[in-house]
Amino acid sequence: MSKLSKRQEIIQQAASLFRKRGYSSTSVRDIAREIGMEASSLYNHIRSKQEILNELMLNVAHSFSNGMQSIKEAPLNPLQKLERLVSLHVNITINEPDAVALIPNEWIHLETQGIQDFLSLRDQYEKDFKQILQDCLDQGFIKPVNIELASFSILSTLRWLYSWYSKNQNVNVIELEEEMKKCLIQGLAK
Amino acid sequence: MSKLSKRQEIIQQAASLFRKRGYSSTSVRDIAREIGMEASSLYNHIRSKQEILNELMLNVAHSFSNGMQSIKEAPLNPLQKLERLVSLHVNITINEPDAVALIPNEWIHLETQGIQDFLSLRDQYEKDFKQILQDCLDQGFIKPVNIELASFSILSTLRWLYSWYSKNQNVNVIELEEEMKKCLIQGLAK
DNA sequence: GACTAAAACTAACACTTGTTAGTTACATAT
DNA sequence: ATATGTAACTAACAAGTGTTAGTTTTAGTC
Repeated sequence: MSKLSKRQEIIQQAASLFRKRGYSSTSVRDIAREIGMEASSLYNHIRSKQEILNELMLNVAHSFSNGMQSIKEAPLNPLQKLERLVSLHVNITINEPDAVALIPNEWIHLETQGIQDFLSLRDQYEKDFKQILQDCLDQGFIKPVNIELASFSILSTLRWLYSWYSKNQNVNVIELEEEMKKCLIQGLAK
Repeated sequence: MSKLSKRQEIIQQAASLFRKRGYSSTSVRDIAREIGMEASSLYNHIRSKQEILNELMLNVAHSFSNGMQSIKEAPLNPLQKLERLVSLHVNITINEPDAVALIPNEWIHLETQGIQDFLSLRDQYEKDFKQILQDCLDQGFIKPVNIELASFSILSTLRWLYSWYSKNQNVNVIELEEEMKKCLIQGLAK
């Protein structure tokens, strides 16, 4: 029986509310009410509302970065790496759907340091992603295609996966991964 | 020299701010400052902040619905209709990028009537989209593929097109359309 | 120049926001 | 039982929110 620390409970509840209503429309009183305490009591566990968002966004961003790092270093051909990237997205999305749901938009509410770190991780991730796709092209694994647009397209789908998953939670994870790979990569493959 | 009505100027500026900071983090005073008047003066032109969001979101939603209606009725085969849908998204995105950028997330801030209308338009649109993809499959225009996932994937890319466009505004529209079609449809085509 | 309607202004409202200060309850170790 | 540190509480703050009322300015018509 895993007992979350109060801090973690707060952060998780906040994630759920941020997802539903957005960071800005969620007050610390909303978060406190959900947990069953007064707003001011939250401050025994967190430093600020902003800190919650920061922790959420940077944790999930690091999950993606670390996953990318592993995949880059793995002894696989680029097409296999691409498939691994799909798995990475599916897994992180299923494990922390609320935090993942914040990625596309809520980063705008991060403040100076946090926003810098987040965007720098995101940019590096996209760069790595494109490189792997480019390697696929160079080594003849996929048809000639505009790399910019293709990577944009695949990443768009993967980023929105959380919304699809929230409507189809019954789906088998392995199956989902396979279908995603078929859908996103097979169309490109030679 | 097209002179926008004050009301339209307000709504356009609001769209730009809503996009940058989100509906909730944009105050009516922010909007007023951008236009160069006092917050209270806005109310000579609009009924409420909510009305602005409502008009923005439902206008753009109707643009998509109307476009879909035309395409459905056009004397084309389903694959051609799919291509037309890509054009539709590219064109609306380029014409009103700010309003389009609000679609994925800001609808959560619509209120009772508006949110109902918006979601009903969106659901119908997705249903029509899937049907056209299904027709492609039934008539043998595309490879066998999970329709749910394929339409989700294509729509994800088209929904996020605005963010890609904001970074690549120099691109030729016709070229963009062609590349999108190649990227999204050609992978599926038999 | 006087009249009128539209659209700007100032001032204020009731309410919500994130956060802090100060205090009390509670659990654990001695 | 006593002491101690953690975590809850109440109360309040300064700032910001959308919106309204009432007034003045502006622009066009007779």
